[in-house]
Amino acid sequence: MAGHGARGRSGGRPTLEEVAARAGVGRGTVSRVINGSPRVSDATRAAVEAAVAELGYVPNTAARALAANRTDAIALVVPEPETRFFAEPYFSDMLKGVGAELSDTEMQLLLIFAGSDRERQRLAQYLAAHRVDGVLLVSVHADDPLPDLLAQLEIPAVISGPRSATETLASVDSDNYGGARSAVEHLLARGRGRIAHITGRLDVYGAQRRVDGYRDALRDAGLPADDRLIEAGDFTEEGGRRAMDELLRRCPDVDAVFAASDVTAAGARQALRESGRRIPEDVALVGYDDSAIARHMEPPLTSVRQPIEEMGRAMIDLLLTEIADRRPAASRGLERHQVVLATELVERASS
Amino acid sequence: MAGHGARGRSGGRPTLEEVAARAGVGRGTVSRVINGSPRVSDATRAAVEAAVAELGYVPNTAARALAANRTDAIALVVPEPETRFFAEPYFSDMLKGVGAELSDTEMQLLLIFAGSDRERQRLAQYLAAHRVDGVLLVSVHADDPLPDLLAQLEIPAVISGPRSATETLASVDSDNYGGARSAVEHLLARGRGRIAHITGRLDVYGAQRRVDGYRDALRDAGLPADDRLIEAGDFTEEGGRRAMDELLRRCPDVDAVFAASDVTAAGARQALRESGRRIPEDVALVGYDDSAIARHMEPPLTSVRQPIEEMGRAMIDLLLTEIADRRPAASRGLERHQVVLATELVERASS
DNA sequence: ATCACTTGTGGGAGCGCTCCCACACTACCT
DNA sequence: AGGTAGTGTGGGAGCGCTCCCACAAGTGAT
Repeated sequence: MAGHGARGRSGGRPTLEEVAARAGVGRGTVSRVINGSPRVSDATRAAVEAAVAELGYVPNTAARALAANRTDAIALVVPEPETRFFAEPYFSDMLKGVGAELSDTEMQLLLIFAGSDRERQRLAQYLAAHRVDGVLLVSVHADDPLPDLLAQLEIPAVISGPRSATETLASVDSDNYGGARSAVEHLLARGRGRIAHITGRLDVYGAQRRVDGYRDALRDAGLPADDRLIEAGDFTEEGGRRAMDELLRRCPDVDAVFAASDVTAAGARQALRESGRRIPEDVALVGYDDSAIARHMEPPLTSVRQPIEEMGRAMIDLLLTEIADRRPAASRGLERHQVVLATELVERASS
Repeated sequence: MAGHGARGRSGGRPTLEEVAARAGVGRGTVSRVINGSPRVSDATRAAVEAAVAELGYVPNTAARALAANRTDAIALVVPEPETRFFAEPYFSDMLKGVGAELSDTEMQLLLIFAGSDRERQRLAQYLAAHRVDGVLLVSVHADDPLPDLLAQLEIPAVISGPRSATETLASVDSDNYGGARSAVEHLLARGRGRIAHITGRLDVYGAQRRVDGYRDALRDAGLPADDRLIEAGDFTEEGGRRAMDELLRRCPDVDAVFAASDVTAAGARQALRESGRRIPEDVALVGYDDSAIARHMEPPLTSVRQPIEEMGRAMIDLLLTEIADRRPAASRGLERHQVVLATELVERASS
């Protein structure tokens, strides 16, 4: 005890043992109180809590992580360069939902960008070191090796958009197919007959589903299939502009455009303006995401709203369950680990 | 030993001990190799490295943190709501510089928002638990208690803008005074005589220094001091607009405006437009930050460039030094821990 | 030959927790 | 009276490292 004060006081963090001594109980009992075990009498609990308060005890995370083999941290991995992250409201909205859902948890959120090869290298190291209990993966492309790495390392993970219809990882997604259908049906109801579609990156499954929804809506309305009305974009503004230019060249008679994202729609809008077309008089425009861009566009953009914050929340729920069960959901049989949330068409002046 | 394989293999991470056995050396030697100690013979080092590669050994961070009492992580703390973080290019540029400088380090970067009281609470807990080796603090207001908390916990920290001329924490800043002077001198050289200033939040020291620079430049040019030409803003677009309205009402004869940020200038621009003034013919406009906004404004905005990425790098350098020295820089005497970087005026069409 | 260093190495102790077994008690049945 | 649970508690063992002391072997001066 004598030497203890001398050493311990610099940076002086009290330990479990010291709290136990103060409260007149054993180390195990303090641990139980800290971790909310029910197997502690009320009197003992109160005594321990008092000691904790008096000493200003804060558990040592490293010791806990070592002994319990968990980190109480999860990572939100963005397989994109940071610039895209900041440019697209999708990510920040997602982060908001995730943060909200996590705020009444002890869990710590880490934001990790893995855009460059170098960053990916670091990430792989990071995951191999098991520095997080679980991973949230957003915006993954079809050929991304990250999900498989995660599976191999047996790290619980939830993906924001499944890579395919047969995704093995737990996933949360919005109803891309239904959302696209509702957009097209809306345009049809407005009397448009030459409806074009600017797609997202087609190596993203959700973008493909939007194409499917677009196609089926037209088919069900009895309109002939015309692939010249479909042009590939990449979710960026520049891509939307380029695609629109191409569409106008190929089919000057288009009277409506369904763009796979609001940012894409913004690009298309520019191209339409430059060609002298008015929105919505000459060409109606519908976007996807219902982000801030849609509200501030001139004219305000009709858009398919995805409940992105809610998706973030759902991802956390799934992930925490997986972590609690201590193994990837996929290996637990055929329970429901593919969550799909409904979309909603928000009508504005552009259509 | 018998039970070891059975248990250890699920999730099977090799330990130092196993690497040592494989390489035919002691535990200490492997540790030395892993940590790059020079006190290892070349032959031994090679043997250990081979064993590490064969076993796919990755150090256990928790064990290391516990034994060495460090975490190899630092936090970038943003005492603002996330929305401002995403809205202002300042932060993302800073993050870029920080990330770049950190990428050849073992250090992990954590991004922590502390906008709400709740988030601040969490942050305090987090810091008390010493879950990071150091902290980068950006955009701190004069009355923020965070710096003092950091000092009290003896956590190395670097602040992006000093809170006052007598800042005790290590800090990195751009030359706000000189930057402001150069902006005003530029406007004077262009023949403007009624130069107004829309300030930033005046509880931010840097904003005050910009006011000082503005004042001194006018005084040195022999112009009379006129405080009606100064209106307080808050770095936001809305604030800039409101301040400009007020200025126009008070001094309809202004022929130039120096705004404390590009975002503020964007707000001022709107107000000027609405009052029928042309930029730069009627009123010249200069911003601060030289962010993307400045380049894309119509007309493109003359702006004072701060080397934000470089500032991020400098902050990391200072912080890593502090951490290596194992105590806050302020307590180490009067060395140079206040870094000030030069600004540069970027001239565009708005002035 | 002896002493003094230097260099490379092995391994004990200990970081602060969690997990779990052991044990004392207290009930409540036979 | 003797079981048989259940409840609350203490503390040993061990998580995988780092730190540091001890020591062997080599090198050169005395």
